[in-house]
Amino acid sequence: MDTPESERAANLEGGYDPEAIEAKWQERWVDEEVYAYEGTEETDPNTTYAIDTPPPTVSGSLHMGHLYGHTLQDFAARFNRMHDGEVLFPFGYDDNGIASERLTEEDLDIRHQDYERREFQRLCREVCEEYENSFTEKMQGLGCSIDWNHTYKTIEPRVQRISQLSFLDLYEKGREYRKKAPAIWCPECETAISQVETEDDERHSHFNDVAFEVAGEDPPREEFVISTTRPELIPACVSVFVHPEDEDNQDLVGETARVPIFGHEVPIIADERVDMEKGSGIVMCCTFGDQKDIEWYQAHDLPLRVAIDETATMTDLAGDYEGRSTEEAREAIVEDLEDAGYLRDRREIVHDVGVHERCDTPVEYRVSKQWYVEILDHKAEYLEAGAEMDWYPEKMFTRYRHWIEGLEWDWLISRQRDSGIPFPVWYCADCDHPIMAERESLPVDPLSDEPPVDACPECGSEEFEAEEDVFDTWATSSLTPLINAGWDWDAESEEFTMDHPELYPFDLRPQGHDIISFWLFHTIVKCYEHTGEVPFDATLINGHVLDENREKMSKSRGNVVAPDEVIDEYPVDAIRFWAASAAVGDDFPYQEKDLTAGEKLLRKLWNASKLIDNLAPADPAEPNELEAIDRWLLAELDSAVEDLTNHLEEYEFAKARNRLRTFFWNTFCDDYLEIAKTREDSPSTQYALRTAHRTFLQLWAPYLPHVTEEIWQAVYARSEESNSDLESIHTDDWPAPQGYEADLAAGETAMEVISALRRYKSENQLPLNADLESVAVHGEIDGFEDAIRDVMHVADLEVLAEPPEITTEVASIDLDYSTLGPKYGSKVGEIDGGIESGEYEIDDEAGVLRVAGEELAEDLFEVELERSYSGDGEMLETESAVVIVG
RNA sequence: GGGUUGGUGGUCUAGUCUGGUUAUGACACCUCCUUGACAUGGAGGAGGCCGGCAGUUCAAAUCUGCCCCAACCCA
Repeated sequence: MDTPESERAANLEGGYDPEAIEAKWQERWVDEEVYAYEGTEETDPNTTYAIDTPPPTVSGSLHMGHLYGHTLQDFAARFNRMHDGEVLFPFGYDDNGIASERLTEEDLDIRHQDYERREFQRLCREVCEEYENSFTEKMQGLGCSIDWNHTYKTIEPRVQRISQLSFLDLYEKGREYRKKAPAIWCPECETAISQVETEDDERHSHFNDVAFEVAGEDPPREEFVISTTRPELIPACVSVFVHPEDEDNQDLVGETARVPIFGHEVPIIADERVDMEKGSGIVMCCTFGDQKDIEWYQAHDLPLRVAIDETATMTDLAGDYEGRSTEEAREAIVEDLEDAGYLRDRREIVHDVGVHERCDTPVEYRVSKQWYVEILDHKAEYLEAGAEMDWYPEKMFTRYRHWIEGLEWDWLISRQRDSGIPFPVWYCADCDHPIMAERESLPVDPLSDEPPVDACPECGSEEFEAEEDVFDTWATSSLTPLINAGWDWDAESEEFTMDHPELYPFDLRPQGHDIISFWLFHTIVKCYEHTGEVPFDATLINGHVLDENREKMSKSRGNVVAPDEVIDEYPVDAIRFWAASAAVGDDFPYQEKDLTAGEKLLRKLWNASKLIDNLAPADPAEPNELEAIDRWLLAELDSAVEDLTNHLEEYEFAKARNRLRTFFWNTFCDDYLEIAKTREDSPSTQYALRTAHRTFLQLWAPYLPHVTEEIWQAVYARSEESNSDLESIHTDDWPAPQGYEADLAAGETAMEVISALRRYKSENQLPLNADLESVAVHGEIDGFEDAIRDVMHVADLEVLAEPPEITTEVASIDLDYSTLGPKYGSKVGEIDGGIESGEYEIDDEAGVLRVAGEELAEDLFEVELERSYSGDGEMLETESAVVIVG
């Protein structure tokens, strides 16, 4: 009977079969908890690398952004796990908030209004759980080195406790307040929302020119016209504004206007916030049409006329229109204005409307009592905190700075929703004094739990009202560093503690560039206020994956590429190799053909490993002395290791990837392996081969975790035989330079000679293993003669002490412009001209070049000679050698 | 409307901060070749006025200004 693929021991037989092998390792890594974080309080924070990854919103399926973002994080996690020590790569789900409520409503085709609160919450948990399970499965299929024991959901009780602790702490620090003020309101979701939750959307609408009569005994004129896109707000009109420099309309200032149809009278006021360019330059101010109306309401102490309620239904202030939706009222009012002769013009326009990002409903502005976190007074601190972090790429800091500089509102954190984390607050029924829950009893739900006091400390009343609001999503998701570090209140010592203080501040915060302004910002605000520290040493901003035409993927465009489909087609390792191709922070397109480069690399690595396995024993002893060619390879390897380590420490994944690929493919496979084939009996070569191979596997491991693990287990790991715990390559040590010294120049020259001989064979249509009678080389190839002879099948290799008999003539003269320029300035043009026209003289005796009346010293120019060889055989030239093939 | 970032062979990209005359690599294309692993491999080749215009400079993909295009953020 066949052994199931998943249980087959690793070996190098046959071709590489990613489909079976990748699934096998993903399963074992999870089963054997290879990536479990094992640090404790005692662990040195300097050798602990902790990532705080923003938990994905539970809103559906895995997209390319998740794949790309997590792959980048995984590069960092895997490199640091090998290089530094303990790594925490946690995972969370953001299943708390409006997004998950809407998901539930859509999934079950229900409305939250039709359910009792607890019942709806239960449904949310169920729906989210299903989505989370399938998401987890897909994440594990990406092979990320996440510690699956270290996960959280933002709705779980532990996180609820942390959220409520955070609320109480900020309240005690005087950083939170409750205030009745205008706030952005979503009539569909029936909750206040914050500014960052709105976005602009283009909508078709009409501009309506409406006549207002001027009231009073002796008006300067009969009427004036205002333009509005929202006639349904006319009953809410509280004043009319004119710009103070608007000469045409100055006569109106100080007069009173009569609102058409509704008949109430409002003052006409001068204010420089009026946009004179728009319409007639006269505008009405309502409760509330836009943000400017709010500013006017505050600046001029205007009354409130609330004509639209929380469900976008007209109130009794709208008279006959009461009970209609804003849409219906708009049409009806326009008709009635026309009938009454007030409508002067009506034209179609397209304009931007603020809508709620979760449901695309145009938002309203409503006065309501809400909780705020005060942030405007600490802008300088938050800017300073952001500047303390390392930004990768650095330029992304600008976005953060501009965001903070442009802040105009404190952070509204209360939401009138069902499923969320409740505010741990009750209010005195008589005097409205807030009663905070006690820290020990958190999490609490004021709707079902009792307040911690029997009587109001202010007025003695014994009646309390529970706060019904829940926290804004970001009030919780801004706490992820504290959640991951196990932040809590210790009642005995009366201070905040962390289960894992060694993790905080976190080493890395990865995220897309679109959420710098709210998610990252809010996280810094919260953690900074709680701990007085910046929560992250560094932040890594990933770009977006675009479609093959460089356009943003979106459902409406239908150009979304689902990661599942890509993973079905291509090895995860190949996808990872592609993901490493873009500079961090840059958007880049997904093109299927780019994945073939990764596939080819996997095959190359596999095949090279097979060859090495045939050429040398797995663990050869180190010889006393290495031969030149082998020492050369290991010295080059040292330098690659050093470069790679530097790149990875700087999160330069693309640079590291390209450096490693070039060295592995060109230098190692194309050059060294071919030579090694002819030297398999040499203990020196055997040792170098194996050392390089082990090192390559380790260097590739962060990028190609599956194939390197398979080869590692097949060849080097002992866990298979000893039946002990898995000795994964991913928990092995990152290679360090071994200090090999070699004549790198001679090695380079030798490789040039080999290249030249290959080209010679290729051009003469000879097989590469064709024998060459005799070859003479003039150039520094000390110690590499045998290598050249063997790999190129040269019968007789001669190293010439003197250049071969050649006649030379000057082909060109290269000038060293970087020294020539500063020295001769504008004379350079003449010098160039002199050389071009042949009006120059080379004085070999003095070692100078005379041109354009100047004498250029030896180090300023280089004479390129055209060599022609008149002896036997054919001459081949390389950068630093001359080769004669006999 | 304001700001940020980017525009390099057919495609993707390195190089731009720190200016130096031969602009990197991959994919695709063309020609040739069975090196003891890999033909899904190897050796070669063709393909670029570095978005446009002006300026600074002996010298500009690189610095400056303006313009065009795209993405993102903010109005």
